[in-house]
Amino acid sequence: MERASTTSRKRSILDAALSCFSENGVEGTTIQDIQRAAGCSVGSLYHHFGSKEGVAEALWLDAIARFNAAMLRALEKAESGESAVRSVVTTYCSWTARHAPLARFLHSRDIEFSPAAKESQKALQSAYIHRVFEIFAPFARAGEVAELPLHTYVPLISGPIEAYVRRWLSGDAPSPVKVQDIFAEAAWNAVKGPSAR
Amino acid sequence: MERASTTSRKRSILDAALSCFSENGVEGTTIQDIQRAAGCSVGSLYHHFGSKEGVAEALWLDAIARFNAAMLRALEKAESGESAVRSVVTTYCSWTARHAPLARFLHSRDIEFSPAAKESQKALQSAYIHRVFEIFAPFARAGEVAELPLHTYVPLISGPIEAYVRRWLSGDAPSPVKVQDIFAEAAWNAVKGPSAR
DNA sequence: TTGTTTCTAGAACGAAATTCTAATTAACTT
DNA sequence: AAGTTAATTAGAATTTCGTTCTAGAAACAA
Repeated sequence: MERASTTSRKRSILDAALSCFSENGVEGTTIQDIQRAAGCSVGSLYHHFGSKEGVAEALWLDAIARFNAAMLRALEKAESGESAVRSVVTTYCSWTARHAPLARFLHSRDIEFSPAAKESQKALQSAYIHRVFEIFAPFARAGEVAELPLHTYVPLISGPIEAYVRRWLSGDAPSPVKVQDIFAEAAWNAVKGPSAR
Repeated sequence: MERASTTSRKRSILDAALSCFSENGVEGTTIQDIQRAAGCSVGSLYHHFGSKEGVAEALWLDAIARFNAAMLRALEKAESGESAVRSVVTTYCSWTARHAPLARFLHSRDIEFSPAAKESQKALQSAYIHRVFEIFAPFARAGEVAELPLHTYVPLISGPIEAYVRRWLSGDAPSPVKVQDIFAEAAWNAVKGPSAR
């Protein structure tokens, strides 16, 4: 297992990296920037993360894990297909608003993942998606949610709010909380099934 | 005005850059790669584009301009709100399929725009959006398209298909032509107005 | 203690972006 | 046509920045 000092050093590097990245983008920040902001040496940074990409990847995986956890916490409370679908949209909005810099980093995705990181990412996402479908399965079986090609659900439900949030993050649209009901409504309309019309 | 030889040299650099970027990503390609592929010198490249970022930005703007032009050509043929909305989705699909490398580059957005490029980009987009709303205005006035907050139309219509295409481009979903009708339907449902229900 | 592993430091290195100066080419005057 | 100017190209020189390397400190186990 990992020393306590190691955990906190890693955390401080990730936090420093996030603040540098938000300031100047990934390309725009140097190892020195991160290292100075975290108050550690170059050697320490490389010892823990291997490369600048490595830092970005770790931050990305960390952010996704946190987002997924928040989403699942919300979804597990849902008692109908409709409330689950609406919850995806509203949780997306509120998480993004509460973690704007992280969300901005996730959206910017100016990262080219190493094969190893791609693996971790796929593993993370497929476990998450699996759990999400588990939650939705009973509502789908009851006909409350429509039967559609597998890969269309996520885009249909989250696509619009994601696109909107991207605009908001780059300063081109007002806060998503003001329009979240419109998007929740649209999401539900897009996937509601025969027994819910 | 620009010399003919200049225009073609720029073009050859942009084409070379696109092929290098698709091959190895933006980070992964060096100035030398581009320069060799384009058959020009370092000096020439810097003379025309100022930096590697500058090349990426120019390519991005060029791609967006081409996409916008294709979309407007399609929209100008539409004779109803419904056909216009559906056309956004299907044109998005077909353009993306026909220009996969460009589309992949546009989606990867591992580019950090310089302030100047951000300006050009905003100018381009706002002229485009302005024209799009001009096309939709008569249908909106007739109540065929619903009245919604200004910034929600584009995400509601294009968000889902964009999200789907992103998955397709990264190899996680089958070709969009197979599902474009589902997304066209959803788009129209999301924005159709009182007189169209 | 003493050996062992993990972690930290920062100088040294090398690759790649960028700058700079000189040469070349095209366009325009007169 | 010769001369003048501006645009373009070339490639060597420089700089910046990511990464590697070696030595030493700190935590831990025996």
